[in-house]
Amino acid sequence: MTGTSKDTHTRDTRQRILTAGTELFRRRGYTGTGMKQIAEDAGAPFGSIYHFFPGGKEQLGEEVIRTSGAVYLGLITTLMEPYTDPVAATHDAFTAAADTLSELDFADPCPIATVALEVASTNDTLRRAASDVFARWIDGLGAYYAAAGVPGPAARETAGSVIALLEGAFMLGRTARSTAPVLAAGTAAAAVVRAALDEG
Amino acid sequence: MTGTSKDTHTRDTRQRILTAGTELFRRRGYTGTGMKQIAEDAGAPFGSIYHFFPGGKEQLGEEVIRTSGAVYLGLITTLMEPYTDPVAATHDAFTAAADTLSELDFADPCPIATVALEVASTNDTLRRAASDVFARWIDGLGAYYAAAGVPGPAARETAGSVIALLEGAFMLGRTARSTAPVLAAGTAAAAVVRAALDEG
DNA sequence: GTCTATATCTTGATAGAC
DNA sequence: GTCTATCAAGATATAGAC
Repeated sequence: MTGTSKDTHTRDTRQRILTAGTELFRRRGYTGTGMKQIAEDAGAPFGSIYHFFPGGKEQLGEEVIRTSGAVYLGLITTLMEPYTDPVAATHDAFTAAADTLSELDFADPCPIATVALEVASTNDTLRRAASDVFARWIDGLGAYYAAAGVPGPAARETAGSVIALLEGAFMLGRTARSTAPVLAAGTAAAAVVRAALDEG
Repeated sequence: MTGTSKDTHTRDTRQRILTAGTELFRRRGYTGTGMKQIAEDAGAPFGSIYHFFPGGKEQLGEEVIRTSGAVYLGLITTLMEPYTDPVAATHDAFTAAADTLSELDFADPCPIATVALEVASTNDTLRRAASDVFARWIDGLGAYYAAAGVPGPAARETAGSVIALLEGAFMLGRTARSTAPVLAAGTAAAAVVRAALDEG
C-alpha cells in the first residue's frame, strides 16, 4: 500500500516536470526556458528535476522532444485514418490545425519546432532527437499516402513536403497571429497530394 | 577630412555589430546569443553596442530582423526575375536553396526563422518585425505570381504557401542535415504553382 | 525522495575613466 | 566615441539537512 502510493507519487512528479518542460520549451524555446521556472510550473521542488533527470537540462530536453514527438505521431495517424480520400484528408487536417492554432492563441501548436531550429546548429544530441521525431512523422504519413495510392518513393517525399508546409505555415501564422497562412497551406497541400497521385 | 573618416569609422563599427548580430541570431537564436559574444565577434568594445543601440538587445534584434529581411527580399526578386515560366522559376529556386543549405553546412539559411519562432509568444516588438518581413516577402513573390498569370487573391496565397514550404523544408533539412527535404519541397512547390495557374 | 541553500557562471545593462 | 570594471539578476548545477 505504502509502496504503491509512493511509486505513484514519484511517477507523478516526474511526469509533471516533463509536462511543464514540454509546455515551456515549445512556447519560450529551449534557451529561453529556465530550470527554476520548469520546477515552479510543475509544482515540484527544484532539486527534484536533477533527481529525476540527472543529465540536467539536456536530458530533460531530449525526453521532451521524444515523448511529445510520439504523442504527435499518434495525433497525425488519428487525424488521417478515417478518410479514404487522401486529398480531402490532407486538406481537412490543415483546417483542423488552423482551428488549433487560434484556440492556442497562436502559441506553438508544434511541440518541437522552436527547439528544433534553436538546437540545429548548437546541440547535436537534441538535433538528433528532433531529427528522429520528424523522420517518424514523415514515415507515418508517407505510409498513409503509399496505402492511398501514391507510388514508390513519391509517397514519402510527399509526406515530407506536407509536413514542411505545415511547419512553415505554423511559423507564418504564429508570427502574424493569423490562421490565413495555415488555411492557404491546406489548399496547397491538397494540390501537392493530388499531383503525387496523378503521377502514378 | 577628419569628420569624414570619423563618420566612416563610426558607421563601420555599427555595421560590424549589426552583421555579427545577424550571423549569431540566425545560428544560435535570440535568447541563445549573448551581447558580449556579439561584441567579440564584431571586434568592437562591449560598451559600443549600447552606444549605437541604446535600446539594447531588443533594438539590435529588431534592426537585425528588418535589415536582413530587406536583403532577403532582394534575393528572392533577383532569383525569380530572369524566368518567364513561374513553375520552372520556383523549382529552380528551391534547388538553389538546397545548394546554399549544404554550402552553409546546414546552418540557418533563413535569417529570421529561428528568431521568429522564439519571439512569437514572448516579445511583441520582435514578433511584429518578423511579421512585417514575412509579409513583404509574400507581397513580393505574390506580385511575381500575379504577373505570371495566377489570378486574383490566389497569387498571394500561393506565394505564402511557397514561402511556408521553403521555411518548413529548411527546418527539416537543417535538423536532418540533409538537402533532400528542400529538393522534395521544390517539386511540391512547382506543383502548387502549376495548380494555381490552372485555376485561372 | 523532498526540499532548501548555495556555489559558480553568465546574462543584459550601466558608470565612468580616458 | 572607446574601452573597462562592475552591477544585479538570471542561469545551471550541486551539497546536504531532513
